[in-house]
This record gives sequence, C-alpha cells and structure tokens, in this order.
Amino acid sequence: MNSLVEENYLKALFNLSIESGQVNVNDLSQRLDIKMPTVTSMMKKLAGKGLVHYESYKPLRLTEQGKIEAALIIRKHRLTEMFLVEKMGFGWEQVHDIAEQIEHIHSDLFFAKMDELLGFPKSDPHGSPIPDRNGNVTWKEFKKLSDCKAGDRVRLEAVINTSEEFLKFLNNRALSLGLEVLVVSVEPFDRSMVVKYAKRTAETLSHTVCERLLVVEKA
Amino acid sequence: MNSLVEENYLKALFNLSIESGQVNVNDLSQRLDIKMPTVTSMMKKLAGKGLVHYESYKPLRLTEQGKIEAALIIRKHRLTEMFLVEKMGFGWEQVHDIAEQIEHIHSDLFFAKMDELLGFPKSDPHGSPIPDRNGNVTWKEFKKLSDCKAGDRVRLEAVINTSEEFLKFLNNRALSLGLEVLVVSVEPFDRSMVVKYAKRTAETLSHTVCERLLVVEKA
DNA sequence: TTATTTTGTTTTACTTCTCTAACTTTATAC
DNA sequence: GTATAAAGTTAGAGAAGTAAAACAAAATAA
Repeated sequence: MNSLVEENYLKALFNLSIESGQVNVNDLSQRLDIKMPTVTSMMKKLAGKGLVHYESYKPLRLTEQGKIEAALIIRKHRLTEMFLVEKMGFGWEQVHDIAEQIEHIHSDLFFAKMDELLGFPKSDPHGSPIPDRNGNVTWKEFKKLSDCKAGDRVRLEAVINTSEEFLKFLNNRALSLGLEVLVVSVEPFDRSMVVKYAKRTAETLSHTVCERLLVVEKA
Repeated sequence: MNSLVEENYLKALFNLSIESGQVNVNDLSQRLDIKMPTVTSMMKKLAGKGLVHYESYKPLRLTEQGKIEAALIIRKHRLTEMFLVEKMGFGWEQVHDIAEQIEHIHSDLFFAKMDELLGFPKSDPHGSPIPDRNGNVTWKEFKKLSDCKAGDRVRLEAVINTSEEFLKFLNNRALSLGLEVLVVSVEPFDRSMVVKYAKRTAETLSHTVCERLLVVEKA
C-alpha cells in the first residue's frame, strides 16, 4: 500500500501529465513545493514499486499501474468534492482542501457508498471527470471559451482553475456549470470577451478568465 | 498543531483514563500497539507541549489543555460515526475504522456542517457522548445491565465494547439502543441473564455481554 | 526482607521524508 | 561552439516516529 506522501506524488504527476504533457522533476517539485532532490529520490522509490518509469535526466512518466493508482486517488478526491457539494451543502469553492485530505482515507466501502448516494456521477462540481472503480477516465471534448468567436452559443461545462479565488470570482458573476453563454464580441486588443448569459446582458470577461472556462457548442 | 500520531496518543490516553482511571506507560503501549520506549519519548514530547503531566515512573495524566484537545478529536470521531450511520446508511458495526481516519481531518467547517446536518446530536451510534465544540463532555449516569436484578425494567442506552464482532452479535439478537428490556431472571452460577425485549420473550445473555450493555432504569 | 518479576527509562539505531551543498548534465545564448 | 544558465543528481544531514538492547526502579512473592 502506498503512503499518503506517495499518493500525493502520484496524483500530482498524473495531473501534471494531463495539464502539460511532459513532466520534469522541476515541474513536480514546484507543484508539490518539495525540493528537487527529494523528488528525484521519491521517483526512484516509486520506480522501484513499478509505478513510475524513471531514467536520469529524462521526463517523468507514470507506468500503467501508476496511472491506475493515481486515477483511483483522484476518483476519491472528486467523489468527495461532489458529496460535499451535493449532500452536505458546501459551495464548489469550499471543497478542495477538505477533499485533499479525505482522498487519502482507506475504505472502499466509504467511497462506494458516496458514489451510490450521489447516483454514480460522471463528473465533479468543477466539471472534471470522475475515474471509474478501475481507474479509467473518459474526457469529454471541451473547448476553451477563449477559443470561441463572436456569435458562438455555448454551454459552460467545466472550469480549469479550482482555486477559491477564481471560483468566488465566478460566483460573484453568477457563472455556474450548465449555463448557456452567448459570445457577444471579442476585443482584439486584450482578447477580453463580452458575453451574455442568464440575466446578464453584457458581462466582460478577461482572456485570463475565458481561458479557464471550458465549454461545448450548443447543438 | 498536533500531528496525526500525537492525536492518536492523546485520544488513547483520554479514553484509557475514562475506562480505568490510572494509566501507565504500559497500558498506553498496549492500547496503541507501540513499544514502551516509544511511548515514553512521546510522553516527554507531549509534556513539552503542555498536553501531558509527565514524571518518571508515575502514572500518565493529561493536562487540562490535553484533555480539551483529546476531547475535540473524540468529538470528530463520534460526529463522524453518527454521520456515517444517520446520513450514509452504514451499520453501527461498520463505522469505527472509517471514523478512526476521518477524525484526523483538519476542517472546522466540515465537522460543523456534519453537526448541523445531524441536528447537533448528543451521543454517537454506540451511546457515547459527543463532546461539545469546547471539548466539554457530559456523561449520563448509566448502570451496567449486569448490575440489574430480576424484575428490573430498563432501557438500553449505550454499549461499552464497539468491536465489530460484539456489535454483530447484538445485531443478530435485534439488540439496539433505545430498546426496553425486562430482566426475567439471573442465573447465580454464571451470572447470565434471561431477558425479554421487543418480540423476544426469553433471550439468554452471558455476564460478559451484560457487563458491556449500559442501561437506565425505566421511569 | 531479600529475590524475582514487572514496569519504565536510556541509548542506539532504523525508516520515511525532508533539506542544503556540491557536483554533473542538458539546454540556451551569444 | 564555447560560455553560461537551468535542471537534475549525489552526498550528507536532520526531524519524526519507531524498535531492540541494556539498564534502573518499583512491585510482588517467597
């Protein structure tokens, strides 16, 4: 069984791989706020357990087994977030830190029960997919709002950044998942967008914000 | 802030103090399955943090602050057990190990929310009192069923042993908290009791079992 | 009350996870 | 295409938590 610390390395490596493709020791070091020599030695340890492919000076890669174990931790994290929001009344901006701890609870039954009470959800409160019990993840095809053009009608389905500040920013503008959004115009100078949704007829969103909003085109 | 390991020592010391009054290094060592030298050094560490009164070769005692911090961990444990039973559909025999892990989650909000969703319960699924947010515990006056005599009418309010085996034993006999029990007779030879409750007209319970059942006399 | 057993402590050492400092390899810039 | 910078590794060390071995104190039993 992996230690809590090992689980955190696996999860970070998994997430970084998805976010940026190639992951270096330095990336993992910064993500975990742990110095590079420590990361190097942990990578060797995890390589010894068959969870990471490690070669000196090469990018880091999870093995198939490593991917599964990482996905199962992320499964527990996302089920927890969903449970906190749906069953306990938390806001989507409040759940990250709690889930970060509960993801390390060892009890299949506990998470199976959550899953069941939630009706086997496919995604978490931020729109990220929940891996299945075997560690398989299926990603929906999303588009960044920032890649849309004037006139596009889309539905907000996920957010990339899940920091409390960003989510509070979205709360303040009544931006939530499932919302239908019309792109009114795109400002060429700073790529900010004017959008229309719900009762908001002309809300301006910076490019930085639009890059973090994932949408699907409205059929 | 106390580490998870320190929290476990505090909790064990608190529980042992209630169960048996005087707690020696050896008792704590056995309870935690940790060798005595390790316990000794942890006691010195906790004494340094002002949580334990430690003197060589003397019984171990929590300081007032130590009692409060221990009670707050136990509060989290018992709230969790209650939540698992009441809100997630677990049986009272299934919740101990999960609560043992969740009690170490650091989030006042999480436990405040549990408390609220449960309607501020006074005791856990095994009848043990839940300490308040300040670490104060109020024990009800219980009597052991084994101290009752033939003809007594009592209500089952708590169980002492919370092991899975014991609770399954009680489940099999439909013994649950709140039940009204009539002591039909006491066997002088082995102190076993014949009792009557619900639809059971003549159930025999060994002294070992009766000692672990806490009751109040029916007014 | 003295001998023996039990309990508790001290010392040393191991494991896990972390760091700093020094060195090496790879990438970047001129 | 070397010089410099950035990234990565090695080596040594420290904190937290654990145990084994050796010793000391206290309790118990003869």
